[in-house]
Formats: sequence, structure tokens, C-alpha cells
Amino acid sequence: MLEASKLRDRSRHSFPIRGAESPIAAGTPYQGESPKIMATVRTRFAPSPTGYLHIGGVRSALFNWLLARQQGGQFVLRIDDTDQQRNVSEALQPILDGFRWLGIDWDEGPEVGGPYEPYYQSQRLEKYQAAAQRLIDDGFAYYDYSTPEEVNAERDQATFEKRPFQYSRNWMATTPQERAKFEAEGRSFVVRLKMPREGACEFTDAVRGDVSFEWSKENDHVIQRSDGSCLYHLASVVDDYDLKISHVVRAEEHLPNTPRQIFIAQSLGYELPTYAHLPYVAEPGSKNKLSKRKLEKYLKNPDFKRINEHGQDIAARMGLEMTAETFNPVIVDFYELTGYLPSAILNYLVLLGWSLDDKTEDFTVDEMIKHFSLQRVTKAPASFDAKKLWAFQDRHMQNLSVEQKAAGMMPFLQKAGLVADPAAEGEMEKLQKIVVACGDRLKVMGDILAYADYFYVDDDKMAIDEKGFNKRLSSPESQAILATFRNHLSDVEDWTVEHLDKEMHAFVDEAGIKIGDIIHGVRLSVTGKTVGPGMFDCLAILGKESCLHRMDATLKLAQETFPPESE
RNA sequence: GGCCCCAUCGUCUAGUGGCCUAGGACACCGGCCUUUCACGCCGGUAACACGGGUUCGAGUCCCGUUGGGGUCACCA
Repeated sequence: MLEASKLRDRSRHSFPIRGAESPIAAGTPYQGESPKIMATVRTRFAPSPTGYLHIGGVRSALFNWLLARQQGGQFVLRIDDTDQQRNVSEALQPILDGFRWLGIDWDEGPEVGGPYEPYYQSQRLEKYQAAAQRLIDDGFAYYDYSTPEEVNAERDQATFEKRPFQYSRNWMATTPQERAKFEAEGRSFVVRLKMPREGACEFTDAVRGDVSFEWSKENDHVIQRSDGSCLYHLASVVDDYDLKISHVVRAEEHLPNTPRQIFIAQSLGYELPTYAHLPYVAEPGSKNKLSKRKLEKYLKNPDFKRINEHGQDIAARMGLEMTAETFNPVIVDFYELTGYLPSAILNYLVLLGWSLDDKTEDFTVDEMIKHFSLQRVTKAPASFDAKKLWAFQDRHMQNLSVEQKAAGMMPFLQKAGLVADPAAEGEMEKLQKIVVACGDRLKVMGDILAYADYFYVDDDKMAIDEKGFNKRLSSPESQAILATFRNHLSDVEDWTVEHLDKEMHAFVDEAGIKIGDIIHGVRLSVTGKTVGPGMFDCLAILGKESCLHRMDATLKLAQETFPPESE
């Protein structure tokens, strides 16, 4: 693991500010505070309340959570709502729900509190303002009276001249006199960081190793607006320190932000956390960063499309009107609503940028916690592969008992209005029989709804697959065989899988036909489908009365649709 | 464009100088099983971006090239 002290030393050497201004040499109010060795691992995930939980965000949160759990530390949820106006709780709820569903629990944060409350940045403003003031007092930040237009003009000019932009500091005010002068002009101020312009910011990243940035390429970022509100970088650094975060584990897009955060932290006299920048999660089949706004593009990926349509179908069966914005495989809700297993999602996600060895693929959550390490995080971005997630889901589903599956599926039947809530006597038993019969065909909990088409439908309302119907029941011969077998069945008393199996075999032997000549017609007549669980399971579950009824109805329809004369 | 990061089968990855005629998984293709579908089993196709070094020896180290990506706000 990376030593914070090493980090600090490294940075000190390269800190380019003149001696008197150096945060280490200067007599800042915090100089006397001896740097603590952070024995406890504390990690955080800091979502912005956007209304949904993004799959890439979950991956970042998972790695943070895993690290904290493994080290016996704490995982903190902090809400980065510095720029949000209203409806924060409404926009936050889906995120919290998503984490709860996945089993990623937080030791401190919204709804659970903690020793460093509040955990909302919108409620910590004074702390940022105090930090900004300290930065100004110590010469690491300044009042800036420029207008956005003036700065943009400088930026455009730099771009035009093909040189890196560096703010002129023409509207920088460091004395009361200068401030008065600008204010007399009717100007308002923001607070900018007085970034170093020489040397380099070097630090060791726990996943990327040594990285280095030229200070001169950094800009004098705004940390406080004219209305007194503070910006992300300041807030983030102050909070990470206040909340005693030991490891800042976040996605790679934050890597270029790190120098300015290090500048803020060191200027404030803070001990630096260990930084770990994870590769971001990329789009299906590309290396672009995954984003929720490019669904159209992802839908062109066949695997992604199939998974999406499968989920849409389940949602539709529950009468949910989902828009692509809120319901697609990039958003965690999608998986919860369609009945994926949290353990499968986590198992897939943990392998997106991390591996234990050359073979191990299946992990329980406990095993992930046991084996996870920052050292084995990869550096290259990993594409989101919906098909592979599906494969994990398949495997995790297979590990469930019949009881577990049935219990997980019952709510889906209830939401679809097919089973009363609470379920009547015998419903769970029936479901369990169906689950057994369906076996591995049920990939997600919501898949039960597809089988409800015939297991949970009135006999006279069952839909029949047209193609299969035309293929299997259009000839007088096939109709005759089915009719004969139906009459044969009406005499059967022992309506069990084993006995029905025997009956049919005896029937085909006697009739001198093959089982394939009849079984498809039977399946179609009682389920309306060409595919499904074992035929005898279907018959047994449906019961004699329903089976005969459906066979009669289907036969009647066949005879009407394909009268003998038409041949 | 500046800065930064990255680079092994289609995808996720193993590989930290010889154990690599590059391993595993998903997907794909064949075959088996089978009343359908699904599962399962067996087998197969498929990768070290390129060029220079260093070394007895390089996927592994160094440099360059190319390619890809991230980031450059009074967003987070």
C-alpha cells in the first residue's frame, strides 16, 4: 500500500511556490497539527443526485466498498449536491435504493448519519467558505474581478494562437485597495486558486503508479462563486479531509483534476489521501466512456439490444411504462425491475477492471471482499458487455434453490396481477412446480411472466402461436392424432408426469407413430407455444381438466381454420 | 489543439525476462444429449498494434511511431 508520507515528500520537492508562500513553510493555522497516520481505511463514493444509479458508478462504489470492507474500515456515502437546487431527496432516492438492492451498504451517509454529519455538500457550505478564506489569507487563492467574458476572450485568444491558456491575472486583487478599485467599477468577484506556474505535481497513484503534471498547464480554477457558493474541487478536498477519507478511489476521468486537488489540500495543510484512479467503464464494443445519454448508439450492439428488449418485455408484462431514459441496461433500476440477482451484477462488475488470477471467475460477495486489491486493478478501460453479465446471471440463478427462485418470482406475478397479494393457499406450491419444470429456462426472476402465458391464464384466453399452429395442426392427420390422444387422456386417472409419460409412449407404440408426431401438437394445444418445459410437466401442472379443455378448444379452432375440404 | 492515460483473442482478462508452440471466461462455430427450447458435455476458430533497441533470451524492460481514450467550466 502507498504511504501517504511518501506522497507528501514527493510533492514537497516539486512544489514550486516561493518559499515564503509554500504551504509547508508558511505559518498557516494548521502547521502545528501533526499529520496523522491514517490507520483506518475509509473510502467514499460521492454521487451527485441525478435520479438514477449508473452502472459505471456502481463499479466505482463497489471497489470503494470492497476495499473498506476488506480492511475493516468504513465506506461513506457523501452527496455531491453543491450545484443542485431542489428535489435532492427525490433525485437521491433511486440511488440509495439501488445500492441497498445490491447490498452495498454504507457506514455513514444519508439516512444512517455518522460522526461527521452532515453528509450533504449543500449543508457544508460554511466549511468550504472557511477553507476558501484560509486559502486567500495564506496567498493560495485570490479575489478575481474578471467577467466570464473577459476570461473567455483570453482563452479564445490562446486557442487562436495555438498556445496553452494561462489566465493573465489582470483582474486579480490582493489588497483592499485593488478590491475597492474593481468594485468601484461595479465588478463582482469570484475566488480563484493561485496555481503554481513552475515545476510539476508528481504523485503515486495506487493503480497507475507515478504520474506527473506540469503546474504551468494548470489554470487558476474558480473555487468560489460571486454568490459565495463553492465549487466541486474545493468541496471535495475539504470533505475528504473532514471525513478522514484515506483512499480516494474514483474513475480515471478525475485523474487530470488531481493536481489542483493536491494543491488545495497541501495549501490547507492536509495530509493527502491515497489516490487510486480506476479505468472507466466503456461503451459496448468501444473504448468511449459509458454514458447514459447515448442509448441509441448502444442499441446498435446486438447483445445490448437483446438484453434491453428482454427487459422491456418483462416491464411491459408488469404494466410498467418505462422510457429508455429511465429504463435501460446502463441503469441499475433495469436489473432490479427485471429480476436480476445482485450477486450476479456484482460478480460481473468486480471483474470489470479487476481479476484475482488467470482462472477464477465466480465470486460470492464474501470472496470478493476477501480477495479484492487495488494492486490487481487493470489500467485499461473495459467495455460493458451485457452478454457476459447475462452469463453471470445465468450461473448465479442456477445456484439458487427452487424455494429461493419461487420466492423471488412471486412478486413479479403479483405485480403483473396474475397472483393475488398476499398469495392464496397453494399458489407458492404451484409456482415451485413451475420453477422445477422450467429449470434453467428462467434466467431472471421476471422470466416467469413469459411462462405465465399458459400457467396463469384462463383456458379460453390462452393465445396460440400462429406459426406453430399452422405447422403442427393444419393437416387432418395431425388433428386426428391429437383428437385420438385427447380421448385417450380423458380416461387417464393418474395425472402425474411419470404416468403421462408412460401413457403417451404406450399410445404411440400402439398407433405405430413416433412421439415426435404427436408431442408438438399436444404442447401447442395446451400451452399455445412451440417451446417450453417438458411436455409432461406442463400437462401435470395444468391438470387434467384444463388440458382437456384446451385441447378441445385448440382442436376446434384447427378444424375451423383448416377444414378437410381445403386440403 | 494542449496536457494526461492506455494498448494481449470480437469482449473481459492471465502473464512482472526463460514455466508462452500465450492460459481461462463470455460470445461464436461444430458435435453429443434431447419431444421443443433451455441446460449440460466434448471439440474448434481466434490475440501479444508497429518499428527500433537492451539481453544468451522480450508479450514481459527502454525509446519512438501508430492507434484509442480521458480531460481542458463561475458542472460534478
